[in-house]
Amino acid sequence: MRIGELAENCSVTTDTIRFYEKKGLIKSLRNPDNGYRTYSSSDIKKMMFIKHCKQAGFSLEDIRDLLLIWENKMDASCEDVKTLAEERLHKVEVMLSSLQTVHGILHTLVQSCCGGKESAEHCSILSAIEKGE
Amino acid sequence: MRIGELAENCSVTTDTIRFYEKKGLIKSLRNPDNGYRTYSSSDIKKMMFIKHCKQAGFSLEDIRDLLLIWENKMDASCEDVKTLAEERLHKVEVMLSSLQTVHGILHTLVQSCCGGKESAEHCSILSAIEKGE
DNA sequence: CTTGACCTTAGAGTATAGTCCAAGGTTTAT
DNA sequence: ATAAACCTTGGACTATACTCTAAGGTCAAG
Ligand SMILES: [Zn+2]
Ligand SMILES: [Zn+2]
Ligand SMILES: [Zn+2]
Ligand SMILES: [Zn+2]
Repeated sequence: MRIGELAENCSVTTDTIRFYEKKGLIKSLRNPDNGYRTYSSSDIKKMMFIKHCKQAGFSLEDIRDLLLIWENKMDASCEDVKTLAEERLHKVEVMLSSLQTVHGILHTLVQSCCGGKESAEHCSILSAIEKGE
Repeated sequence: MRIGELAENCSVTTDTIRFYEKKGLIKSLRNPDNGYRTYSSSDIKKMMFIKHCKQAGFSLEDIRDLLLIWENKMDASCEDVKTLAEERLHKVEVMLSSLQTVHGILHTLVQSCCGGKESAEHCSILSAIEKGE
């Protein structure tokens, strides 16, 4: 399989596959005649694993580590995997928390404003921002 | 006031002030003798306005527009302000939603794994990812 | 009169995850 | 034989909000 066919099979672009290779997520054999990258069906499985990891919110760096474990399950422990997942979960929770704070502020601001067509001189959003909420 | 003093007064770096100037958020007068940026106390108010906007989750581009309105309140309407805030609120809600999805997936994954020190061959996180949740 | 603290500029680097381009070589189909 | 479709590389560009560097000019104190 050449890169275009792998890309087709996995619904990604060839650019993405080359990018993942550069980042150390996938390797490729080369056709010695023309230098073309060559893949097997196990690379489809690998690309699908990567896509599932992304759906779960893992970064490419996380995924590189998860792939190493996945391809060498006997040399890794559940602890290794769980630690990785917990660290990502924690980062997501931190982001979620600050996003929720921001959401609350914006929601309050939006609700306070009449949204009318008259001058913004009396706008409660502007005065709330001015005062720092 | 020179840039260092404004930075000090607002707890930002001089780099940040120059960056905001480049992005069109603040302007500065120049001392004709030496080319140094010169600021007045209204620039402190402006910087504080910017900081409050950031706390509310607005982007620098949003803030540039908000500042234009704030400095010309009579030429703008509540509608203008509210529309800006609603658009940002919507973007935050979209981000929040995808982050919550990811949080749910990660939380389930973490809970499913024993986290033990034995081989990862039976790891439920890996098999869940493999299957695509 | 020199040292240190301040100011100037343009430009590069940080992080993330790609995406696009140019300039060239290869393969496939007509 | 030639055009379309594919492949190669390195490097630039996207978005966001800074942060840092280099190389130089200015200013106040001792
Ligand atoms: Zn109003
Ligand atoms: Zn209003
Ligand atoms: Zn286990
Ligand atoms: Zn496990």
